[in-house]
Amino acid sequence: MDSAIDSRSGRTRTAILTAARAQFTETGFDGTGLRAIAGRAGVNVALISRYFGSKDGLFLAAIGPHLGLGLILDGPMATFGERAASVMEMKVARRFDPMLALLRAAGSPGCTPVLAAAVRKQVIAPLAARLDGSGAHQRAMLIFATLAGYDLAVSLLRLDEAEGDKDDKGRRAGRQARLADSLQHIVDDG
Amino acid sequence: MDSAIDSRSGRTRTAILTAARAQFTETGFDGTGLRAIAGRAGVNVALISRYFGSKDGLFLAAIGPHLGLGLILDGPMATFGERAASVMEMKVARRFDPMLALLRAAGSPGCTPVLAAAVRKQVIAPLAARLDGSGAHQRAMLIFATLAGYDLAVSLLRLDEAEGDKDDKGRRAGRQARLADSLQHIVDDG
DNA sequence: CAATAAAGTAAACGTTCGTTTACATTATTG
DNA sequence: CAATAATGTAAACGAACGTTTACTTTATTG
Repeated sequence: MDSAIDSRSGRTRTAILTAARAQFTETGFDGTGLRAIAGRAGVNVALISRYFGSKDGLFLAAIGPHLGLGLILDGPMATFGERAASVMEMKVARRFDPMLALLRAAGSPGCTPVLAAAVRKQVIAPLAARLDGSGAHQRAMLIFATLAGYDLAVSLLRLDEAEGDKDDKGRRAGRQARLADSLQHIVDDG
Repeated sequence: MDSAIDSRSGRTRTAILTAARAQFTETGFDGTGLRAIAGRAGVNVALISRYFGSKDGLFLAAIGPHLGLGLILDGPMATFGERAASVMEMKVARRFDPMLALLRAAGSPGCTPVLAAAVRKQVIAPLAARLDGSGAHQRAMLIFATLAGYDLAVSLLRLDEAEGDKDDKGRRAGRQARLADSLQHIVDDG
């Protein structure tokens, strides 16, 4: 196949995607220039247009496939809140944070529709399918809202960091427990 | 005073601020050009730089003072959830939505710190002061997160709209009740 | 090995951006 | 009324943007 990662083109394709994920996460869609991505990937700018057609195409290819809930849905829904809150806190210091990338791109008018479609298909639908009781769709949406808002508050705005000092374990554990409880309350309230 | 709204400069200042609020809400910080604001305000572009110094200065002046919870904190905390959820649904079709403007600007690296400071002072602090029990600060943060995430899901991504049809009253009432319950659960769980 | 396709490069394209400058108009004031 | 400040205007600035073009290098294939 021609998309093998060990071919020459495959390697540069992968390098571009990796750099794009990191850069979009750090500086958002509008704040990210193709030259910054190319520099980070050690690649010529023109290759991005060649491989992905446009900046939108690159964004979709880089972020789109990673918006799902991943392993959070694996396991009993009686412990969904704990599991989800744990994942939200684990992803500290990772280079690529899909939720953060979504938050940083959702403000760009061109990105909104494609992001909405991806979230519907990869998050809301599978999550709603696992929820018992009434209003599964709206409860799934509220769960996504809580997770996204939590990432906005903690990772993007850093509202839980006091001035000057770092994030200590006690605070992390506290807010994680609160989040878990809030999520589980939505799951259980069928 | 020189900031009177009926003087000449006061009128153009107000026109610029009004146009900026609408434009920032609709197209975000990066997506908004000063020429679009100037055109909307019926004003020369250079006047924006004169009156507000820079695009950041204009954003702060336009959005900053309106990030607070407003009237939501007026009333007993036993009915906070209902009140907040009601306000979130009421603001449909308004020209200027501060929370939406925040969401659309939070992705821009330059805006993040100033937005964080404003939210801390105008939302988290007064809200935490009204919360009884332990972990007031983190619970206030979680309430803000829930509200912001709800706006992201409903107003920005429009996740609750089925393809092709409009927002009906039943769906609105349903998600509003879910949101109210989720918020009140955080308030009560001291 | 030669021919052909794929992959990479350097430079330029036209546009938009935030901001500044030099100048014209209007209002204020002594 | 004249002088002076305030306000508005038109044009240009340099920089950064996404994208395209013309060309060179590398790999593949008959």
